[in-house]
Amino acid sequence: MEPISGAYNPKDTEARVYKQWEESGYFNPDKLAGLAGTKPDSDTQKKYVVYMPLPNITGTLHIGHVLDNTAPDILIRHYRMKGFRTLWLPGTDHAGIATQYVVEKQLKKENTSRFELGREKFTQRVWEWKKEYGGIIYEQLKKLGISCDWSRTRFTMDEAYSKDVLGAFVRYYKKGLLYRGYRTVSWCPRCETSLSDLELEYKEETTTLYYITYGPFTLATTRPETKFGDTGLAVNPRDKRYEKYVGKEIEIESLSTEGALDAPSKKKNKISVVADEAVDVEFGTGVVKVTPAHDLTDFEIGSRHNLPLVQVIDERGRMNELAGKYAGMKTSDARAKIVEDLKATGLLQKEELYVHNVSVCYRCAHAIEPIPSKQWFLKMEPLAKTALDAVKSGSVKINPENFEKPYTAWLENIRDWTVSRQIWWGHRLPVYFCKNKQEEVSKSEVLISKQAQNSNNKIQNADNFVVSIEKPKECPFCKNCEMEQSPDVLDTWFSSALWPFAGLSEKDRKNYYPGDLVANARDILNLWDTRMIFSGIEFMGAVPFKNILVHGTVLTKDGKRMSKSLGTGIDPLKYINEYGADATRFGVIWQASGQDIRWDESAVAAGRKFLNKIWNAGRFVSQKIGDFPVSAAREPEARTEADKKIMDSLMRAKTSSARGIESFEFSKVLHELYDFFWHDFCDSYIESAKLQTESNSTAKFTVSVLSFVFLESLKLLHPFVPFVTEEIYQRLSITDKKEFLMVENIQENS
RNA sequence: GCGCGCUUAGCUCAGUGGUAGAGCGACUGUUUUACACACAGUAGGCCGGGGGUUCAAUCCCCUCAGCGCGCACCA
Repeated sequence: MEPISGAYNPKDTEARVYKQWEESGYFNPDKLAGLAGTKPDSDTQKKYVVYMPLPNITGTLHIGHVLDNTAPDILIRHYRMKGFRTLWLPGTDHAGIATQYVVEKQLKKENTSRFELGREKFTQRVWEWKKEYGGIIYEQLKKLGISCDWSRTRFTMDEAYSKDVLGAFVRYYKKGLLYRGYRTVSWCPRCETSLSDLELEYKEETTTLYYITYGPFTLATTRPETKFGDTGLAVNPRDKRYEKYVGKEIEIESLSTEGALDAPSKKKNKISVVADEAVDVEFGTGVVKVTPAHDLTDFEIGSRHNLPLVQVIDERGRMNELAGKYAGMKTSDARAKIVEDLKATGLLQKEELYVHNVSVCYRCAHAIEPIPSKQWFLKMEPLAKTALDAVKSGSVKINPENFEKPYTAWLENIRDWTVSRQIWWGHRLPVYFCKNKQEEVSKSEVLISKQAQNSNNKIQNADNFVVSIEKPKECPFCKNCEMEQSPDVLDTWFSSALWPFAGLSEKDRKNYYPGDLVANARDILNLWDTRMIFSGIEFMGAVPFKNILVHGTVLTKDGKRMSKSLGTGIDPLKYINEYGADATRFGVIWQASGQDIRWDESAVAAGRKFLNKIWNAGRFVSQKIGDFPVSAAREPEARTEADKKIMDSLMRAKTSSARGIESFEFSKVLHELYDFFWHDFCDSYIESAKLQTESNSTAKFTVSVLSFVFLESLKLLHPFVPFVTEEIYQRLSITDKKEFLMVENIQENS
């Protein structure tokens, strides 16, 4: 082995060392059996299992991944050295909408579209894209030095994984938890798909609030173009002003959809007035027009009061035939025209500027258009309850604790989950329709009341479809058609919710489920963690992990959220190339106290300096060892005051480090180890050792203390800066070495 | 509107009921050989404002302000 000399070169070292680790097989827990002095018995050897937060196949390494992965890697490396069989399970997410969007953009450049290609060719195209680019993220993650078991890598659309996804769907259906309903859902007119609540983002916008005459009332609305879909008016039950109208049908004059576009006219019609708590007395005039088809709150009001649902906007965000002469116009154009016509007919009283939040698609940022459509919903109440109990009982701990509040708040006020999406890339629903039996949207389906949703009764009336993993051989309805599979696919989160077990083979589930930890930023706490918990309980009968580690978010130096489009992102690859992965890991953990991080590059530079320090200490130690070869295993005798002091500090560092890592205080531990190594060991003990080795009487003992403390320091530092410590370890000429520092054992202090 | 978090040295942040620490930066020495990506040292802070509890508060309580985030509203 080469001696430790010259300057440390992270680039060459990291690539070479990572390859050695991978080839050793020690990332695989099965190969760790019996290592580190434990018995090769899968029942008695302790395990530590971490599930990687699935990166999207469209993703490239960003700073969030560094945090997501470095923290668990510290734990994995720590427990591995403690003799645990550690499994760090990697995988990627097919990321339905995101991936479809990327490939569609590519097609656009080629002047074609998914519609031209057709479904089969399009999905084939996505698979090709995945083959080419879907693995990039793995290569980037490897550069971080994370010790995942790559032999177990899974993709959410792998055959085995898909089978579990469809199986879950069928099982939920059979249990009566999945139902099909015609309801108003959040819809992205650009992606032409439904979205769940958690896939929405909000953007502040200044719009106009229009005050319109409605019979005896004046009401305020920002969306006059939806007025043709109004099927009621609502007031608050405690609002004395309007008491006398509640429950009545009143006659109003409103804009007519008939006649010529350039000749606005009015017509008379009747509309009923209902009282509902959802109406805010203070807002506008306290009277609301209820448009169940184009507003989520209105849909609920409508359901409570049996108001009909009239759809006037279509899937592409245009007015439909019920809008009469306005049909075909985009909603924004229709709004302008309708406002003009309201003015012309004297129905518009006044306009006010109004600032509010509009929901936009999380993927393409297009404004959301609520529209009614047939979707599949997962009944959340019973599932949410299990997830809630899991945290309340302590079987899953959220770290830090204050994230329990948003977790429970979300679960306690949960709506049923829209799990179907109208895109092509994803798990196609295991639902088969009879081709001959047309379904009609019946009124009873339209008005699924809140009570019905929450009851335990099965809601779906499967009179023209079959839910089954395999395509039925014969249609049970008409007996002679080739059944047609539903064109919808599942929400991506439906499949990633199954990750802790669907990512494991049958055999592995026995050995490695449930696991110990997931680590992620707070933004996917409800999107993902919650759903993994209830899915694990539902399908495996046990919570999937004991701890959720919520780490801070990395912000720009001025405290802004990072954004790709603004170019304010922080590229970890830049740091890995410039300073090395160890320095990058150091820089991130150094700053990651738990609060959000305003990114400071100087911490990475500090990391590089620290690595250099370790390297040079290694040079010194190895020079001294040259004179007196020593054993790695034996604890030396401390003879001088300096010896005793450093041995003492080491013991304290060991205790504190183990305790800190196991309670997720990585930053604190790193600061302590830094302090111990730099100041106690280098500044103080090495200086003493220089003097002590000058005399023949103390030289030999000093070298044994020196090398022992150094070696122990490498072990302590290894989880944080694995490459440099491994490299030095391998070059150190001491006896009783293990094959890798990675599988050295940390002895507990006696 | 409700909730959570933050406000400490020029910058990024730790921290403790007894008048404050780190990294980076600045300044002054030192090329003392493991390391100048270093060593030895120095300067720099009414610990956001106000009030309270206490013998004592940066740390506990109340309140105000600013910033960030989540939820709700978004007719």
